[in-house]
Amino acid sequence: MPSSKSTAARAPQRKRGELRVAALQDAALAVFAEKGFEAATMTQIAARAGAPIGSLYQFFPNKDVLADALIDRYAGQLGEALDALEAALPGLSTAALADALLDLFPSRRHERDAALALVDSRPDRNTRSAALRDMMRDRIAALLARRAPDKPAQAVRDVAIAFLGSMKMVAMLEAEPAPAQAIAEFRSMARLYLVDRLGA
Amino acid sequence: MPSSKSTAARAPQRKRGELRVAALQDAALAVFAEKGFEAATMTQIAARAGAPIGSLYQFFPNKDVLADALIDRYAGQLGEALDALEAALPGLSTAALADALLDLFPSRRHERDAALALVDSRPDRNTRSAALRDMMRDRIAALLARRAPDKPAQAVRDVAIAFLGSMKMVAMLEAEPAPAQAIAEFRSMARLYLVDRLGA
DNA sequence: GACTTAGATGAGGGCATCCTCATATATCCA
DNA sequence: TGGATATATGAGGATGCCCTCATCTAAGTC
Repeated sequence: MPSSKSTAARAPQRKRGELRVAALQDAALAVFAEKGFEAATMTQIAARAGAPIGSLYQFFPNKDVLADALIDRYAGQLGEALDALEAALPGLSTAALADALLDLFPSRRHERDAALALVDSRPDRNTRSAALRDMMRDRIAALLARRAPDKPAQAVRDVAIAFLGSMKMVAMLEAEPAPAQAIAEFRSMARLYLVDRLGA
Repeated sequence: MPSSKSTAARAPQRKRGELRVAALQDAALAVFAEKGFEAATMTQIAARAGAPIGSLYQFFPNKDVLADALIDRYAGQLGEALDALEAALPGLSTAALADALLDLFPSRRHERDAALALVDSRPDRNTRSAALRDMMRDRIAALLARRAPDKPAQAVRDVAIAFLGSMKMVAMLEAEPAPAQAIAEFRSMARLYLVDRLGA
């Protein structure tokens, strides 16, 4: 049975509907990024999209579903980026792999900011966030495993979690924003670590 | 002139008042940590402290002031811990210094959880958070500078920011909570980095 | 061109939240 | 002890938010 009372997002059926949901999602992305999940209001989001509230509720029956839809969209984009990385993996040095991973979040600024606002700071209703995190963890572990075939799977997973943490920290520092040199230092730290664990 | 309309927390004048604010702050700490800033309600906090709402507002004229008071209290505790570290510094190896810093947030679990909930995810009203972060950055930079007297101040500051980021990440991983081995990996990463930058 | 369905629209119901305030009680000091 | 002030107390005002719904318009389909 589906979770509690959330129902799902209604998919648009006509071209006008597709434009609407795109505008609504973009607006939601911006407002969530600026104000955070709780402080963002449905009225603000609709206004930002130039749509009446009723239209917002036509496609997203409540605020949680709207947030979930954004996280899902972001997860899809990250998945595609990881596909590309996986294809390019054989030609990459460990340091280059580290850099590519560290660029994953910053490369999509608006989605990243909204994700930072949505993924944490949502009591209970964070199933989607957990799923996103686990997906990232598993896929990164898979990448790393191919570069360290002799390392136990458990150990690879722990390295993946640690590195994922550093990826998230880079995203947070960039969103803050911190001085470019300081961010470079942090990236260097993550790179140093990955080379230490996997070899060059 | 003081910021906008916030006024300040009223200091208790009698012994009973001191007990009240202590109870109220402890309750606020717990509720903020559990629910986050926005979702936590003044009614919940008062109830948790066994106090009527009126008493809560007697000492904290609004929710923001209450949050600020908690951040200030936490900043004070961290300052004292840094005093102790500063005194012990001459006898510490770089790795030991790194470990001590990485323990700074986790050593006070409840305050840490509330700080994580309050420091981010508060649009606009985050002056206190910024002050806390800057204080930490400057004090860590001061510690590091004493171990690397020849390094330019600017470079030391960037290392401090990067290391502070890793300290925060450790706190987040512990609050999540992540597997102990993964946290150990992350700590090892930060240690590795600091030794690389400052020497043993 | 008529019919069916997707989408548009926005006033307002219901509700939870922050905070006020008038009154009552406890605490301390001279 | 008596007076002054700090603290206690909780009903309810004001506000803003999420979401509904009844009605209307546009878009496809035969």
